[in-house]
Amino acid sequence: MKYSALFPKTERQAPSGTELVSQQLLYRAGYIDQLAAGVFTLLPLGKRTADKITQIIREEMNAVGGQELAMPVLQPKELWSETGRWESLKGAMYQLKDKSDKDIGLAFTHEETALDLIRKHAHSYKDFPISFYHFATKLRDEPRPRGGLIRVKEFVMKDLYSAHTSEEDMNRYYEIVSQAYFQVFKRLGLDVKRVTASGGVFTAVPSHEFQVLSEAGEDTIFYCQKCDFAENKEVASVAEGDKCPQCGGLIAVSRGVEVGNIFRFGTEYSKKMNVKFTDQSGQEGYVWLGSYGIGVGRALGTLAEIYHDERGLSWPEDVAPFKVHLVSLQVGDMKVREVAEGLETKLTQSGFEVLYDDRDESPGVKLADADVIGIPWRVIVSPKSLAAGGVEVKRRDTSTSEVISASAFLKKLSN
RNA sequence: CGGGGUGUGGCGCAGUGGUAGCGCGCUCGGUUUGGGACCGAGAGGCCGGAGGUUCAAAUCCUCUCACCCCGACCA
Repeated sequence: MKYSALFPKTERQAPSGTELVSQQLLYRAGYIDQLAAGVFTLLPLGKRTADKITQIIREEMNAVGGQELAMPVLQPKELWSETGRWESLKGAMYQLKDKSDKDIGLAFTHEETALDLIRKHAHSYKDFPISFYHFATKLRDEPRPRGGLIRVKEFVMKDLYSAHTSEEDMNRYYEIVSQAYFQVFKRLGLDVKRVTASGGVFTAVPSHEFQVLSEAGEDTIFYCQKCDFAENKEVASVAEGDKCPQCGGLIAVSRGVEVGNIFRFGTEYSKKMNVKFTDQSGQEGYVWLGSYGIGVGRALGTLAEIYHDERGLSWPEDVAPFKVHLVSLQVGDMKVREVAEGLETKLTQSGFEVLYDDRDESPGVKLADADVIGIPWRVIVSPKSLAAGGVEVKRRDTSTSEVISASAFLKKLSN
């Protein structure tokens, strides 16, 4: 990809009213654009990054047997009335009428849809357990969106639903997905704590949140400095400075961003929606439901909040929109152009994603743009580097660089 | 929903009653080229919207809309 063709270019200043660094940098580097309060466009760079996040989540959900599907955003009122949530979510859920005066709800979440699928298509204990997920837009009429991508009205969420014939099996799978979540966040480069929380209006059974400790977060987390004990303030049984009930360690407090959550609905909604199966003995039982979410955009914003320095973004390699930022200085120099274009071709052919800044701009502009955009590997081709025997290679997250041959760089990347 | 704040060229801002300006960015010409270059010439704004006061409103008054922050809420 040539940077000269990329839409849009960087901005030198963030709009007034942006408070979080993540929002400022994502805007300045051209990853996001804000359309309204809590409503954002993912620009090409942002979309690429979100796709990297999505793919990691997809692989880990597939690894625990999740099957990807796609459930609708347009949903009839009748479905929501079955669980009573048409009423209870009033004001939070987008509820509108179509032209024939029919009530339509826009996807707030998909438990109802998932259970409807299960009751229509699974009837025997042999059909269970079931695990499926999708990446879908959720719409929530938030009273107060805030913090850039942290709290928004429209966002893509990965939500997985699992259905079981017993509580034990639901609990077993709940822990499996929980482990998969740790794996997802590890791959994303997010250090998370699994935090005990209330089920909210979702369910009375305690749920768990995956929280990244950060001042950008909206939640308050009490956690043990020694072990994995952690509770959300809303259900906390401890306070700052207390002894950890698990290990006796010291309890600390921090703000946190909830990047994922897992719920056990049990049979609560399957009873309301009459979602049953027949067991070995011919007896009917209600289906046990689990539900597991990860917000893609929120994860993106949280990553930006963590991975940056004073010059700009600095992505972990696995989520970066491109692997290599190739910068040519002195584009008028034929040799420079030749080497840069040759390297772009070779890298692309070898399967590495390259952003090639081919513009006729001053070195300062091009290097500063590369800093803001935050791609992990930077390669500079210039008369100077060529005189020194090749191209200058530098990682975004270090200050040291080396001049090596183009082929040596290719080899280095492949390791 | 309560409280606070902000709306003026693409972005950041100045402008307290006399008909709108600065920086950056943008366009053209030239000179430059290893950390956001320089010179010259340009383009671009019914000052969020509506109503009112006044000879005259970006500026004063009323209403309204949007956005941001704190809180409530957070599924």
